[in-house]
Amino acid sequence: MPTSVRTALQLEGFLPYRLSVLSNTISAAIAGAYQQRFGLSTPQWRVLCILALTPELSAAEVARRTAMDKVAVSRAVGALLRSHRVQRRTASHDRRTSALRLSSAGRRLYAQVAPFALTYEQELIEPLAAHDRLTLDRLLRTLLGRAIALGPAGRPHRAAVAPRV
Amino acid sequence: MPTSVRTALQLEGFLPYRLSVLSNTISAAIAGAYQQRFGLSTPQWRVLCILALTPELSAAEVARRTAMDKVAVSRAVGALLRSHRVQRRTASHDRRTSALRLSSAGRRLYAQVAPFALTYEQELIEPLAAHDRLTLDRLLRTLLGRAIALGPAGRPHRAAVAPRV
DNA sequence: CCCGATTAGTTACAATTGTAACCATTATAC
DNA sequence: GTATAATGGTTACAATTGTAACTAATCGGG
Repeated sequence: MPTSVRTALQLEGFLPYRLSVLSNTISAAIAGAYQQRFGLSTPQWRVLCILALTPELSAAEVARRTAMDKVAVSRAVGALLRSHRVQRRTASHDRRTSALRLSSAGRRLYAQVAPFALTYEQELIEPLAAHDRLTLDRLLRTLLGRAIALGPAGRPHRAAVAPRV
Repeated sequence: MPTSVRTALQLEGFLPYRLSVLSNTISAAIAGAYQQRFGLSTPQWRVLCILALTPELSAAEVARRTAMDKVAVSRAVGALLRSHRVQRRTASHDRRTSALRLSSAGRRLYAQVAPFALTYEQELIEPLAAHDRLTLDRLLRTLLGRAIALGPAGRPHRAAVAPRV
């Protein structure tokens, strides 16, 4: 039964629930590609992705771009430093902040995992026709914009939990 | 840029990431409606929803229908029993299992929270045209089916984490 | 300048959650 | 029938995660 014509809260058809199940299923699948194999947690993987594309970011910048909170970023960066996948130096213009970049080991790791993630994404949307993919893109953008606009349903906004991929 | 034409893993456009952010944003909004106000955790809320629609389920049945694992269900049911929102009796035909049902307090609570959740869902999809809602429904079904079919990306399947709404 | 307010980042502690081991009961195989 | 496996459910322990408090550095207004 489509989302728009129900009147009772049937969990199976409830849009937030369906999104949650879908997202968790997909995230678990991708996480399988790096968790045990490379000992990489999801927050670490997300930091890696951001730094692969744009190096020299501060932790705060990483937090903003990944929608993770700063404590999660701090922990992930700490682990990545310990495993020598990320390098850090203090920024000259603001000694509170640091500039983060992948080490060569970090880049190698990213180069191993990223293709898998992209391939998975392609296989995931493989059954969708081209115009469906465009529609999906638009629907997700609309829904996210709407969810942000609606806000926390009448109470002070809470930082979003760290997404799993 | 649509999901289908990228070649590098740009987190902001990566479908699994976008689904995760969207799902977490929505879940956080709805959770705000019951967390502090009624001291209800998300697993508890989900058990409540299932039992409101179909009473006399066993915990294992609840687990199956909510896509939560049995430990999470056990804990949620335990809390709901302590707060007298759920009643439990041992099933006569199989003394391992129990039959769960909402107490009147549980039903009252559900009657308070459910309308909010449904209203939120309606407001969320309000900007979507009728045919977009149908398409969304279809796309989510297709993607979930595909994600399940693709499975855990080449390794033994792990129980999905408990969704947040 | 210089003092309060803000921001970057870390640490400590509490709460949640996952994993594994476990008991009781029922189904299955011989 | 009895041994063995499988299932429902709980508990204990470890690992993750959220929250709050904290230090250090910069910003802003007098």
